[in-house]
Amino acid sequence: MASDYRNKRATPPVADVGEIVRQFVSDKTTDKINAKLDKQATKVAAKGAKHVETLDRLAAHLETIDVWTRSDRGGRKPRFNRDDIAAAAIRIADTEGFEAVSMRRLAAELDAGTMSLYHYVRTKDELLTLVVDALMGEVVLPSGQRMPRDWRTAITLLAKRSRDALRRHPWILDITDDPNIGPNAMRHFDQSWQALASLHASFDDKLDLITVVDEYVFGYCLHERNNLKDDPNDAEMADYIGALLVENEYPALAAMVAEMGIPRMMSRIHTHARGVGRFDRNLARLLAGFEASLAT
Amino acid sequence: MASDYRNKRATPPVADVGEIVRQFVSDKTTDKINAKLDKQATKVAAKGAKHVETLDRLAAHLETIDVWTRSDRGGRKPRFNRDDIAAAAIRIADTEGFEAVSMRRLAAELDAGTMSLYHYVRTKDELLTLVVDALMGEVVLPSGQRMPRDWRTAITLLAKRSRDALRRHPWILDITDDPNIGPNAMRHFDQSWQALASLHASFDDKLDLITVVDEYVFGYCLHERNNLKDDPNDAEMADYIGALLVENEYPALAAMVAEMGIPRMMSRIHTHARGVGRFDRNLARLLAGFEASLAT
DNA sequence: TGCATTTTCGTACATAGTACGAATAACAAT
DNA sequence: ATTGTTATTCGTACTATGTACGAAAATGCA
Repeated sequence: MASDYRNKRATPPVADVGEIVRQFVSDKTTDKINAKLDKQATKVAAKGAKHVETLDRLAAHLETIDVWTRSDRGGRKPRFNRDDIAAAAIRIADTEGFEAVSMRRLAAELDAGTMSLYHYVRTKDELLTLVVDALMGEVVLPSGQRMPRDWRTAITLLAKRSRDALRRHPWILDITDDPNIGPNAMRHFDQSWQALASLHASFDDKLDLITVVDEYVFGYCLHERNNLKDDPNDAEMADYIGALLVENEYPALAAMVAEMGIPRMMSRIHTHARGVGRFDRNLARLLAGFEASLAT
Repeated sequence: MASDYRNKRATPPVADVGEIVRQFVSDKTTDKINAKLDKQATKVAAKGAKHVETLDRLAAHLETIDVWTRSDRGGRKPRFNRDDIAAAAIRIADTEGFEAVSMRRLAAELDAGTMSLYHYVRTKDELLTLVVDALMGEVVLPSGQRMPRDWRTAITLLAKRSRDALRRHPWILDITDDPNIGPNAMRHFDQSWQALASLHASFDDKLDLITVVDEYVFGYCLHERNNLKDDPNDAEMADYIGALLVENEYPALAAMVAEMGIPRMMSRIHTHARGVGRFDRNLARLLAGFEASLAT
């Protein structure tokens, strides 16, 4: 029963997953799951293949489970949903910068009162959690696209998708208290795991690999973003470097400057930092090193 | 003359560095450098080996060169210096958290008026720049300690020092607009370069290596800090995962859960994320992969 | 038609960064 | 000493933020 799904990619029928899950969660949640499954069944039966409402919009810090019970009974019809709000926040951040995303500005964007937002989100942090998860949705491989069989190809693809999403929205790097546990983050984790299907390695080794790739991508993007500000022809910077060198505590730099001069040094470093192949090159090295370590 | 310093570790005499530097910077700066060198000479001659005032405290975003002219003429004696202020900020962040570091709180810590700080720092961002560079000082290998000859050993040592500094002050990861150009950051760069002295590789390859290691360290620390919050026995989280699985879009996760159950899965992931060897293990893999790529 | 409940949002408050400019202190030249 | 110059201190006040509170409005069910 349960073990039937091991190593299967095809999605099992809903009821069976419920079966599996029920063994491991508390009674309170079991009830909720039952309710959810019932609702799913009803909806699917009633409206045909109409897409069942996903949980995407429902991620929150700790009381994540609240969302199951939250708001279904009679009352006023809400003007928005959490997706709308997150999308609006993303729109603002993309066009006006992250610091422009204030509750007031966001409310204005939605033509609503500021405090109306607090019906959908408990705090601004919760909003940001939603935003982060929405962006994780851009990382996830669309359901139409098949995961490449070769694990190196697959994990590289996912890494590139992550990098691209981070490039499109570099301001996410300003959100630092990332709780990293929304449905899309989970999907990303799931897909990373799928990507390694063809790799023969232990549970812990696979975790190592998934983790280190994510860490690399993040570190890379952070670095890239910070370097984006640097101006390669910055005379002030050149002067500054020169000034520092006088302090006589930078032997390696002094040697470099002696060899090629400050402007050329700056230019080479700048060019390197922006080199288009750098991401792939170093990722490939990382993966190669990883593979080699598994062989031993 | 200039090329004498190539591949030399020993620090050349001050005047010669000035000589080198002067070729590459503007006249305005050359004057300042001359003045600085004169002052150095005077001080060294007068007070013996009394440590020459470093520039550490003088990092700033762009107008970094200001500092050369800034404040030396007659006037009132300042109560603080930028180091004092940065140190106080670090003290507060370490003990009360980063969000406690406000200009008011910082001023109170120093027994000063809030606005007094603005004599030393143009904005709060500039203060944070100072703070970041101060922490970079903890990364740098102390002058007493020799750099290991083997490049792998050396670069690993530097990476570990970076990681340790980030662990001691995890809140630096909240400072996102890192301009990364203070004297200590420069020293770190210099030392990274020194670390690779025994590696036969091109300029760009060495840059690749230095960069990717820094990126890895940063990504690792960010991830580690975020995971620190997770509670391995979090029943809510288990319920949440269970709830998500019902959505039936997580085939790999469902297989894992079928195999080992949610609590065990969470526990294994949690244990892995905190495993003490993970940092070194993956760094070693990265370095190995890098070395292998150079061979071809 | 009324009741219960959800949804909206105006007002108000605490706290943040910092602009402005007056008060103060120290050195240099007289 | 005295005075002038300039660096330094810091009180006051302004704007912007997140959000607590509670009243008003809208909806579905009895």
